[in-house]
Amino acid sequence: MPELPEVETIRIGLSNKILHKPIRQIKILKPKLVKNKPKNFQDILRNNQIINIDRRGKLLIFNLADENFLLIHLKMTGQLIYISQNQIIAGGHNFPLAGQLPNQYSHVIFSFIDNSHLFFNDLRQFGYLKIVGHLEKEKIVAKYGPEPLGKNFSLDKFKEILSKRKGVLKPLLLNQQIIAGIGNIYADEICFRAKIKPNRKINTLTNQEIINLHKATQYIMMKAIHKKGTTFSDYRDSDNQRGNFVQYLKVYGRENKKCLRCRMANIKKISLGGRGTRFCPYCQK
DNA sequence: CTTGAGGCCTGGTCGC
DNA sequence: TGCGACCAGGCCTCAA
Repeated sequence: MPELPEVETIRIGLSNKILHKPIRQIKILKPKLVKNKPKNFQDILRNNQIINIDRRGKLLIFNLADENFLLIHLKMTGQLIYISQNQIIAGGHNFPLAGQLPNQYSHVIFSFIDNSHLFFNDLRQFGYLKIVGHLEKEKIVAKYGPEPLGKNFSLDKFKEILSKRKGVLKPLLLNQQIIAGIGNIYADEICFRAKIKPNRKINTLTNQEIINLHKATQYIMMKAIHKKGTTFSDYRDSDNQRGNFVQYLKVYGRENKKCLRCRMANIKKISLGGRGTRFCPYCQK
């Protein structure tokens, strides 16, 4: 489930590899995932180059030399795997990478002029690729809320956001138009760190709790990026798995296990907004 | 305005 | 051994 830290890790990993490399060929094996006409998509990309990679929330934005933009969203199970000679840079869902590529989940394949390849894999086919012009890109980007690690996400800004909202806390954290990039795993981790129940009503949060929530959001995001995300693996070879936030998860996937902080209760799992939600019923208030 | 359900998908797990 | 039910959750759409 690539969230902001995973997508950022992919962005950095790919930026070191594929910039300014002419694209030789694009294979579209699952046209449904490409939101342009296949022929247009291929015509634009062929002989084009990626000159920069941006990110907004969980959306990857590849700036192309011809001033178009390739948007890639991995949704839940998308992967981007770059293979050049003996080097593999992979990111996204932690579905096994072992074995030959392309595999049955490789839906779009970019081949570069030096015979390296970028595979877009997606088990559940929720992800997409789309080429847009400058105006449409700006329109899409404008819909996102502030980046949690950007300077726009100040405590004052956060207080302002919260003051206008009622309802329950966690769905707000997941709302990309409010804050960009938080997904289900980190929303639970943020609430845990801030010692606030995910189903707290927003208008009952105290000033101190809002401060804690703001700090926890930045802390969790920063630490997860530093650890290269939760479901990301940076391979040198198929066995050498590096960079993993999994070991730092405090509530996600720990239902019915003792709370690691207070040790007074077991982590509880409920459904909130249709999503599995974990929290400690004792030390989260 | 908010909230909830359904849909898109496949694979893993669990109960029978 | 197999089969159906259910869950995983990003994000859009539609209904209430």
